[in-house]
Amino acid sequence: MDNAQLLKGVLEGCVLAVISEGETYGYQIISELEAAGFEDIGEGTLYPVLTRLDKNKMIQCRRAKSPLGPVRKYYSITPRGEEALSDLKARYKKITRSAEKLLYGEFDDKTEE
Amino acid sequence: MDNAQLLKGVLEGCVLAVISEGETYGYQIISELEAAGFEDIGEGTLYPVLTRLDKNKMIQCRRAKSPLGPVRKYYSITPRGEEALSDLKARYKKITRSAEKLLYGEFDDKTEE
DNA sequence: CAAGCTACTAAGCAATGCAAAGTAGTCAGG
DNA sequence: CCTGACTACTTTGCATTGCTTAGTAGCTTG
Repeated sequence: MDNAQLLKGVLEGCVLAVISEGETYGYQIISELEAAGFEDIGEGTLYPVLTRLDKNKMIQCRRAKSPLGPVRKYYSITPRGEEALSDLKARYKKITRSAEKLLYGEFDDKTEE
Repeated sequence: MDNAQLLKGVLEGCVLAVISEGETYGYQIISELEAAGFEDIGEGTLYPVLTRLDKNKMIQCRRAKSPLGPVRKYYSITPRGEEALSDLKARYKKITRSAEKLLYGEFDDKTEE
């Protein structure tokens, strides 16, 4: 099962979405992604995403001690990140609509716009 | 706007879906994709997809003269392609559900299964 | 001090969409 | 006949991004 390709781009958006709901850190993001239904999102997958988002000023970082374990890096979303997120939401919606039209047939149930 | 990443994997599935509705050829597939809402699907994007699907025995090919222009390659889906398509549909649905949960919030409107 | 958990880092790979350029057939206009 | 426009497919090479694997390091417990 190769879901890797289907995740491209969306994963980054989902990470951004999780962070937009409140300051959080890597390990917790992974468990939220899995709670939402994503499987096998490893650390080697997530952390590069965080690094990239940080580098692109979509999120910002703050170090803080953890009650158990090494220092955590807490991330929060920036204004720029929120823009990017809402932009991505729109594009994702458009693409999934087109795809669903072709994949599942022409359902117009989704015209909630 | 970089929709390229969001298309990964789905595009291939959509092409397969188009072909599954009846024998067709490259140029026409492009216009069907655009009719469904995909923008700027160029030839350099589509034809490699067709080549790959053919190589993996998802589709089969037949050459036939065109009333206007060079020879066309008409593709039709194989049993194996249909399997792959229905598998992809299921995986795509699962992923988009998870993504939508995170991106747009927890709508349960989509429990039509 | 070793084991095991938490937490982040880093190197390298593979898949796929895309841009750009090319080949070729048909047909209309001059 | 030649040129340009349109149809139709091919090829090369690149960038992005998720994934695998391995590694570093702090903390707690026995």
